[in-house]
Amino acid sequence: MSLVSTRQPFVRLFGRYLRDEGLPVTQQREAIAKIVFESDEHLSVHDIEQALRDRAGRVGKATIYRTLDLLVRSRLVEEHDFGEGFKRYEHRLSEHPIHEHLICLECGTVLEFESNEVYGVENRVRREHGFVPVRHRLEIYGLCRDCDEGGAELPVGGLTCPIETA
Amino acid sequence: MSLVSTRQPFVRLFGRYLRDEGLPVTQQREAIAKIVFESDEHLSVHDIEQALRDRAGRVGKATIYRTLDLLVRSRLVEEHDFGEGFKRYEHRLSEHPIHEHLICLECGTVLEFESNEVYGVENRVRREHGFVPVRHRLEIYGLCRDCDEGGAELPVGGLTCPIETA
DNA sequence: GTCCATGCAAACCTTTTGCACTATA
DNA sequence: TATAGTGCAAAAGGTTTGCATGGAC
Repeated sequence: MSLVSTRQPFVRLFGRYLRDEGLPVTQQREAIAKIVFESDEHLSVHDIEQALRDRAGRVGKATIYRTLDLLVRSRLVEEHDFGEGFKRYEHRLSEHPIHEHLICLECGTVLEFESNEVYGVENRVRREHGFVPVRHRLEIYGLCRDCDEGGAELPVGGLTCPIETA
Repeated sequence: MSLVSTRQPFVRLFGRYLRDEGLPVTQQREAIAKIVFESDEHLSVHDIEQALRDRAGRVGKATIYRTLDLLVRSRLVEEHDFGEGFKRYEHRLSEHPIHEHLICLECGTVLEFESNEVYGVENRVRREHGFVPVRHRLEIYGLCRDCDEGGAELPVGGLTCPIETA
């Protein structure tokens, strides 16, 4: 069974959301939803534009942004900002809907992992600070196994020991 | 003792960094460093520009960006992106140099807290994924105590239960 | 037929860059 | 005096918006 048919129900789910909101289900919206749901990557708008050019006809950037906004509102897709200067999008329909990210500073690869520890932190800040957690983001930046074993080194720079020399 | 004199050594620290790098210590660079070190907020470039207008003469935006770049390189200042569409800057000379952020979705306030739990997570990903952590970012979004007690509600929206209805 | 979406281009916002002029060391 | 910084304005890059046209229901 191909990924395409496997993910078909998710595209229909987006259609249901649109109908519930009284919004038209257009070819472009379905095409964009397909791209996002059939990928397990963290897609940039540029990635999506590229994929659309290959499969569906040319779709305007404005439409991509507007549709991504709807996908995020529907809660089927999550928006990420890894500090690259643009956003990335990822559907939330995988087997691990809540996960954190490991970002390699050398090659840019994004790995996913789960962390139950964060729930403990959320409970603690609720108790200690009266803060009611809704969602969180944990990103660890460093070197992925391949880059580390490949001997990659990160430039250090800066003052060696700022506090002590104050 | 005023905050100004208390933080003076930090400005000198930046001067030392500049000299070490063979770069001139200019009035503008000192003025910008002062603003950042004397504040305990998470400042935007706009905030800094505003503060400069009040205290020092007018300083060009380009100079602010270029100086912030130096401050970040010196490791005396940290760059943050809370997904607002622009960056914020915070000095790293407080008593809690490594901390995480609680961001209120209602009023935008940013609170700081410490989490030792994250070090456990870092050790785990090193063991389990061979990923070498360098730095991390943990942000919890939700309602601060004031907004929660003030009866703030966050709009839910979206499909209620996407997975199950697939 | 009524809305709303689309596509294009222009606008917007933050950040970066080029260049003539000025200040540091 | 040599070198690098500053300020201005223009450019760049991602994202948003206005508006005439076209598609969904």
